[in-house]
Amino acid sequence: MTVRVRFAPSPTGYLHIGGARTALFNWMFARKHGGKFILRIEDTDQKRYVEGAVEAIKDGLTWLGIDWDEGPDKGGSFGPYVQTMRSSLYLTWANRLLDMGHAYKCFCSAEELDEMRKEQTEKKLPLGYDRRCRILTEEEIKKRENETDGFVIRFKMPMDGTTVVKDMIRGEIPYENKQINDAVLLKSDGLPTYHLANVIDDHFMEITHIMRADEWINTAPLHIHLYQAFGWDMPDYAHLPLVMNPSGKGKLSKRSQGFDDSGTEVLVRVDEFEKAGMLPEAVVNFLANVGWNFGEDQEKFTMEEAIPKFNLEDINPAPSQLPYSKLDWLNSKYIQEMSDADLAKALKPYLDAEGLEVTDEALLAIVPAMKVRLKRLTDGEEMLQFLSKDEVFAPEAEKLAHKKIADPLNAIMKARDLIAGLAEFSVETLSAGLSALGEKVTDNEKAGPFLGLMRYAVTGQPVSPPLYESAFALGKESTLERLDRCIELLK
RNA sequence: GCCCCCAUCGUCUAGGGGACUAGGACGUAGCCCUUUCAAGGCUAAGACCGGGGUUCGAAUCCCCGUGGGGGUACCA
Repeated sequence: MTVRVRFAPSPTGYLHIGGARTALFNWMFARKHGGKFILRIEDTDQKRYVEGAVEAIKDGLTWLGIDWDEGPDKGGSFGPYVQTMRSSLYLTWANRLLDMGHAYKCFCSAEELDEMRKEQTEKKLPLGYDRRCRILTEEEIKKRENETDGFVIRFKMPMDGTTVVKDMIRGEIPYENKQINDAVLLKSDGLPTYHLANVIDDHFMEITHIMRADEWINTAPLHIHLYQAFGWDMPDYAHLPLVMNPSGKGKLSKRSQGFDDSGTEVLVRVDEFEKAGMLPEAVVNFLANVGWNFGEDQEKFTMEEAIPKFNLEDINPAPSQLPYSKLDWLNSKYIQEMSDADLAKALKPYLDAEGLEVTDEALLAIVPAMKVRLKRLTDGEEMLQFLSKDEVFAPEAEKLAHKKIADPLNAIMKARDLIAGLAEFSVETLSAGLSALGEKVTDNEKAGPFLGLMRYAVTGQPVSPPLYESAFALGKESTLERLDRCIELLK
């Protein structure tokens, strides 16, 4: 039997990072076992449907490098892969359940149900549908059908006995059947609820393993009874731990976006990670390390390395907060591994987004020097401002002074002459010439302070890449021009 | 309220009865290096939620608390 797993998000707007991890674990599992990873869109709630959400989900997965074998655009022999396109199937099987006596029509209105819940809360009774329509007689059903606008179909959950959920991560969990509600399977709009749709789809799509978030575990007994009522084989279950807010309070939601109380940036949607300058390799690596881990005390790894080691049984059942600071660290590691050309290319859109104009040549020239300084691709902009518009260049006289350099004006003038006289303008010649000069103009004959001063004189920034590379990236003319402006300033 | 899940440094985790003076990573602090800022190197502080059992022996097994999380929708 070949492994078939699915990721089944709702198109409510975007790909949530927690959903992305669920997708990742499913995908890793499929790849490890040479199985299929299926993307299915669960859009049975029209009220929450958001235009463009399916694209957003696909874009997010694609960006992360998670590819699917069957899905809405891709096709496959088990389609369609969008639930609203399968609605007649759910209707058929819901009616079959009705015929078999496993389900019943419920005519309760929303108001009636609200009333019931209110009463339950007041009397401190267990919350849930009291099955009042389950005991309707044939005549009453006929009568209601004529009187009422619509009805839903509910499942007849056994009222006694226990159901054991076998979970690959948590082991066996017994549930008392009477605790499980008679869930709605088919809504009055004719569309199925999650419970009906996922069971039918997973069966007909021949899903072998269901890996889904832990929030579903309490409905697993219902799903088990649904499979039994249909007479279908059960897939295996694995309920994945939830991803929580950085505060540890509640599951991570879009409301957590922005900065939390401690000032850490909270990224929730996958596209936010991209916007924040994260590399997909780093994000995927990061995600794989939450709830699961590579082992061997190794934090950084590729998916290629991780897939063979991936085991459902190794997943930590405890919910976890995302260690965002670790992502920054990982991201910087991945940036440092990139080739200069690749990094320059990756940086470009982020510089463009900030309106920073830098030539490709200058960018490529400075990339080696700044690479090690970048945590995120967005960090480049600030560091490279000196390369862009000259109007940004505004050094301050006080900062051009250094206590170990007796005569900064003279030092800069000498440096200017030296650079002007350079036959070849390169990192090497700048390095040789300026370090030698530095030793002469400094009190203690160490070039350090002078080079720091020069770096500021050339870039006008308190923080920038090192001097030689910065000057080289700037070009000879601009460098000289800027030194002239510093000289004027000091005179 | 009722049901379910979970519990190791601040965070992510290793650990599945003796190998634990509880390991790693991020973060934090200090030092070194240094051309600012980084990176790198070294060092430090830092955890088995509590109580009962079981056992010669429990971070590891069981029970009870406590804490956190989830569910209890014609949402998924």
